[in-house]
Amino acid sequence: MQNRPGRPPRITISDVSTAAGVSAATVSRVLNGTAKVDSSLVDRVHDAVRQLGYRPNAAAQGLARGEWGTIGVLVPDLANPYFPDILKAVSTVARAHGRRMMVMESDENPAAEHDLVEDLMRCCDGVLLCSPRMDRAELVELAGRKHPMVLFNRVVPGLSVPSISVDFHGGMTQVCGHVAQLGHRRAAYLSGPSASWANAERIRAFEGARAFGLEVTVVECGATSQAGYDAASAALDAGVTAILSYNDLVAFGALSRLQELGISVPADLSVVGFDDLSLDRVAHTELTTVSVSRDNLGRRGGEILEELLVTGHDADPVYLPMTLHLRKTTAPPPTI
Amino acid sequence: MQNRPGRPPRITISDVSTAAGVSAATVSRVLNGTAKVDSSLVDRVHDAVRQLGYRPNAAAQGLARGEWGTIGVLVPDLANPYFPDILKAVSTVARAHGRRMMVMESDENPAAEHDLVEDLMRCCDGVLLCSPRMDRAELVELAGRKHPMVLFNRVVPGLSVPSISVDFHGGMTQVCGHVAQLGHRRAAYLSGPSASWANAERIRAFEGARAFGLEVTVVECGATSQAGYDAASAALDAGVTAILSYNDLVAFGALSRLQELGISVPADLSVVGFDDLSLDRVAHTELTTVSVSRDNLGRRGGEILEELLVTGHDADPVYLPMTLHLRKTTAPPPTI
DNA sequence: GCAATTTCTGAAACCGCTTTCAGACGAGGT
DNA sequence: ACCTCGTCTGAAAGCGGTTTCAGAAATTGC
Repeated sequence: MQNRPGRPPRITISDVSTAAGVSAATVSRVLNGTAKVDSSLVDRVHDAVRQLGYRPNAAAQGLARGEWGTIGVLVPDLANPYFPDILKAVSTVARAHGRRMMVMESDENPAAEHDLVEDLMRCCDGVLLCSPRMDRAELVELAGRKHPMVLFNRVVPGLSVPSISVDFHGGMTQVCGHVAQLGHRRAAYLSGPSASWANAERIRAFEGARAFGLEVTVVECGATSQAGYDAASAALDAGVTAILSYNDLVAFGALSRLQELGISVPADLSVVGFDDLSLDRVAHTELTTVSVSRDNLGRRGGEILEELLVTGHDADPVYLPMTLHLRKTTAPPPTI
Repeated sequence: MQNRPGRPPRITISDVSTAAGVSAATVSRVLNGTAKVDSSLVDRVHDAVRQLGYRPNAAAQGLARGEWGTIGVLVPDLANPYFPDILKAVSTVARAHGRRMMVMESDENPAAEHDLVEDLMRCCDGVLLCSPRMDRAELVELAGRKHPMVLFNRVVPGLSVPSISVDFHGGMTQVCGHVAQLGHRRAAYLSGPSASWANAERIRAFEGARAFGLEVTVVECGATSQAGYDAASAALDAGVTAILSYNDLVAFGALSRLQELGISVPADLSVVGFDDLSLDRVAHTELTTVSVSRDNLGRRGGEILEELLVTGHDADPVYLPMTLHLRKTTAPPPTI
């Protein structure tokens, strides 16, 4: 913004005001439409702006207005197709309200999150924390900053912060119900990132499943197709007839490994995904999975944050139900 | 930043300075290490900062320093796995130099790009335009703003802007060479977004291929697996023995359709991807494709921008070669 | 022991914009 | 004609930092 050597001189509001023969205040009023200005002056200002190619400096506006016009979003991993879908929706909402979106990624490193959020808070009106992996204490501390903040896919008991989450527990319960009703008694779960609340919620559903005669063994895995591929054999060793997954990527990775092993799905083994990441066209396999509209999710999240910024009021926590999609990778267990 | 009702009062540098019993200038010096300060004062400042929980206001710093500490990146589509990989690398470079990264997405809408870039320029020290779809004139106009800008995967003849691109032409030439040497004479190309320079570069390679006896028919498609799936039949109608694709997603989509049609790959038909998006685990198909390290690409791009910001000098344009990966979806054409 | 430096600190200017405040001006009322 | 009122405009005071500048204090040199 300062004139650096080798860079063209910055055009400021006062350049415009002198060119138009009016005061800077008037230029500001014209550009923001905050007060009625004589139409001849309006024209002169617009002409000067056009001619000089003036663009208001965002930092100066932010400082003067007390708002940056930016919201910040933190995600654990951009490579997970789940998040781009969310980001698109959030960005759309943000732009509709005249704000830009700043994205940061922790790369699944919980230790990195705190600094990133702090940085976001320094330059954003509000922040949206997507599936934060940091521990409860850190989250509480950040919430204590009283900076507008919305929690996305993470519920922290006793912490009163506006939030929107998916009912992962309910989703996985549906999965278990489906599998159990098909007659399965033993299943393996390819577990996601250990610090993930969403993962813990999925796992929590297995307690309820036990009451219905389905025993689920948790197998360490991860969130990628490679992890699913690598963990598939371990899951089989548990002697199960069904494999449940942290997400679709993991499920497809496992399917890939199963095919190599000559295990046919769903005849020999059932496989269930999670999230419905729309990879069926890529994998040409119709995966049984469970999902929620990510577009809706992102939009609602953006709106909650927007409401918080405008009214200062916390919206009620939103908790979205998932839908089960019965497709072609589940069937009754083989009759031995 | 201003104290809004219902929000906690902002803590400013002067709060710190009075608490520590020093001037604001000294606080600034301590925090930025820009000048030697008596160690007792340093301690008092740090104590006050810690106690008050002070964080410098980014907008004020930006205004005073003449730098935002932010770079902006524009991508056409976050859902395309190509870009997250790039963003990760760019972000890493940016943070290593103490800058944050702001991401905007045009959603493959060329008309939206101009405003987005303009917005980025108002709040970023420099911008990285990834595969911009806008036309040449707009790009020239933006370059004329003299705002630090790096072009990524787009070469504009006669426009002197630092840039980094992949040799898509060379990559597709390798693909054609491979296919031609296997004995194919007629192939179809599932074309990407029409406004994409990268797509045009790939197509340009087909002229050279003709000289080697390979005739490539261009079929309108897109950049997604669904598009590939939908366009596959049309490609077959062209009576070809090989299908080349804009990217791997398209190729996998086509493969999915081919399987439905009972066409076996590579026995009946060869299929080649582009980009090596690491979806093999998902698709459990080893796709012949061509690629370049996206991590390296992103990093180099980030470094070029950084150099531009620091020294003001344009780095030489970078042009990275692609590597062919011979896998299992290509073979000689069926001998009729 | 005093002048000449050198070091450190605080006051104040400044970054570019918004917004308050008060003044100028014209219209309307009596 | 004169006064009041409302409307539009410009000067100036912030917003929250950084940086210059000059003065005070501490060194140094002779």
